[in-house]
Amino acid sequence: MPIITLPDGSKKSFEKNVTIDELSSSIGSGLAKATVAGRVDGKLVDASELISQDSEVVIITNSDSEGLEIIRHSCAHLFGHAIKQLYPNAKMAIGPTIDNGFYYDIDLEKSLNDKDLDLIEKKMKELAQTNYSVIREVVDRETALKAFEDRNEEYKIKIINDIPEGEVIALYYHNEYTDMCRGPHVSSTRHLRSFKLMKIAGAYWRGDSKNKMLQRIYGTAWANEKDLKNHLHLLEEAEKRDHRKLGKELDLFHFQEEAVGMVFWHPKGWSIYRELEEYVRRKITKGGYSEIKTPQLIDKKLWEASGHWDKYSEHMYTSEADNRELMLKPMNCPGHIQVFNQGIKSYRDLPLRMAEFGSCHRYEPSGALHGLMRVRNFVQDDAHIFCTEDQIEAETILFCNLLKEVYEELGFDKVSIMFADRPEDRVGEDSIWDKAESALSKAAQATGLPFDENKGDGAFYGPKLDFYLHDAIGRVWQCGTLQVDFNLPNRLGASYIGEDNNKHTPVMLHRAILGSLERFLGILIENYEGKFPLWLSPIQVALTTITSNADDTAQSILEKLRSNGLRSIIDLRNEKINYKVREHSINKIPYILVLGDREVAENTITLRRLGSKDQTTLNVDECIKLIKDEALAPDLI
RNA sequence: GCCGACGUAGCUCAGCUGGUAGAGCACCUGAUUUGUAAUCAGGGGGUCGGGAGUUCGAAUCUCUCCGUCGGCACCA
Repeated sequence: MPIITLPDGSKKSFEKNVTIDELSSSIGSGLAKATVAGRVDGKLVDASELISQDSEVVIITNSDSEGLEIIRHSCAHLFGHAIKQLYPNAKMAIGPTIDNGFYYDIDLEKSLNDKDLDLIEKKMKELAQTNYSVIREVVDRETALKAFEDRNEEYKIKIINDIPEGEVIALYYHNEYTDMCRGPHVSSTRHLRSFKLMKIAGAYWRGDSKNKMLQRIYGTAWANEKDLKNHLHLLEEAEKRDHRKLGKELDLFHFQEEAVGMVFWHPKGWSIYRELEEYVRRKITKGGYSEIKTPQLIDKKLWEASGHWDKYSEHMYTSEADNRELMLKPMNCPGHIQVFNQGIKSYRDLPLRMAEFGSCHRYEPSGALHGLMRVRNFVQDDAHIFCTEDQIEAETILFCNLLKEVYEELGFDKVSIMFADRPEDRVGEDSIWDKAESALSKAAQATGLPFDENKGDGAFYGPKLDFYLHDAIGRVWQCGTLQVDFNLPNRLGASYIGEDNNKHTPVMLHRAILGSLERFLGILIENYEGKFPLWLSPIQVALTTITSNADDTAQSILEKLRSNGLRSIIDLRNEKINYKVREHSINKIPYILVLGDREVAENTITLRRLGSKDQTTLNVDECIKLIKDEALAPDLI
């Protein structure tokens, strides 16, 4: 006779043991329909679970995030049910939920294609429509092993063998199909309606490239059709922002076979790049950094000394001259230490902040390349801060503030920090680690930004902070980083004379705000959907005429615009104004200035801002001032 | 690197089971002098990603290499 306490504090008592489903039916039919699972005394359970004693129960419906997760997980089982009907030889590996859906890894001789996906999806829908009950059974290890041995499911057997002793093993029966899961799952396939199989891909068993490659089928699943449609719509929107597509449409850059993974920047793309670089240069100059430039090709000996050759040789481009083996630099730090090592440094020189827009080459695996986001030649807004252990905290605070400012000014106001501390294998005394970790952690938390820890994820040479920004459509990108390094300065013989007149090894902080300029440009393109703020826009103004009567005036206004530093083009073509406005709008030019007979007569100009249909007619000088003010970089306002 | 799909004019794409290429936009020429998202007419342009093979004949079939895309693995 359980007494059940609901989240609102109300109590219900029952004559007999009841299931979650029965409990919600007793409250209302709407709730009963929506019930996916339950939480009994804090523990997630199936809706078919019997409640046999007094407990606190939360009913989980399809509108809860947990309910949705369960729907997605059950969709993976439904996929298993369908694929085994169509391909009885398929061997099921794992089928977890992911953001927006689920996937299932299967081992199947035949390679599935898009048509097969449609058929599988159809079969899933068919099966779900029968509203069959999903039955859960807790079994012992032997029964589970037997069940999957009978079905020839070698991957499931491997998974069972990895389940620790004492853990509950549950089987879920979908009619003739059996899967294994800790659950919970929906009690009926009536909950599985709004899903779609998205794509097929290869994936290594257990994520290890030494293992067999399986076929992974991705699906998306939602509580209702509306949410599914909405998600598919968002995907379309994201596709429109794809920086590779926009890069072509807006004539920003291209790639070609003769230089795989390396960018050919076009004038417009390079204009954005330079504006961004100049902006960062101003910020770091104000921040007390000095800028240097180090060679692209450096003798292998230095990379052996730094330890990079040992670890990354297969990712480095090599060359040869003067009987020397030369390496294209994959990073800037060893070069910076060479600069630091020139002359004798005193503790009075520290902290020493050395920056470089360093062009690096890395031979990335071909499958990793992805537009501007992953390239083989990129420029880091890199810098190394040489300092004492005691200066780590103050330097970290300065850096965090600088980074926060830059992100905000570039239009990203949501930023978060991840802190990674000492791994098992590491160099350096624990006392130094203690100091550095506490410095980083304190400084990061002082920013007030969302902060999280990744235990044991630091590099062997020191702890680090990674900075994440959130873009306009909610995606998260790791860009900035700050890593403490106890190792490299020592390896490459960096030293300074301390107050005690003895030689000491400085600590080095590797840090970048944008990371790779190329990648950051890619993020900016997608974030702004190609509609850059005025200061970054490659062309800021398109000056157009209505008839050729205005050509001469237009020419003189163009000169004025350009002498005011505004990147402007003139359009005197013998075309209708509609045509010109359309074309410049498609090219996402922020300001279209129109000059017709009226404007010429009155010494005015009519302007139209991208994204608006409004027209404003202004005196020419006022107009230029207005645009000029808006065109200021955010740090110059 | 691995699995799969794809590669046709500057761009976006059509071209069924093999019969030596087509549209729209862009470009060029001409007409039109136009008031805020496509004026009309004409024209030029492709050894169909590279190479090899099958065939009387290959953009279409096979093999191979390169590249791109989606994932996986990798990312100092």
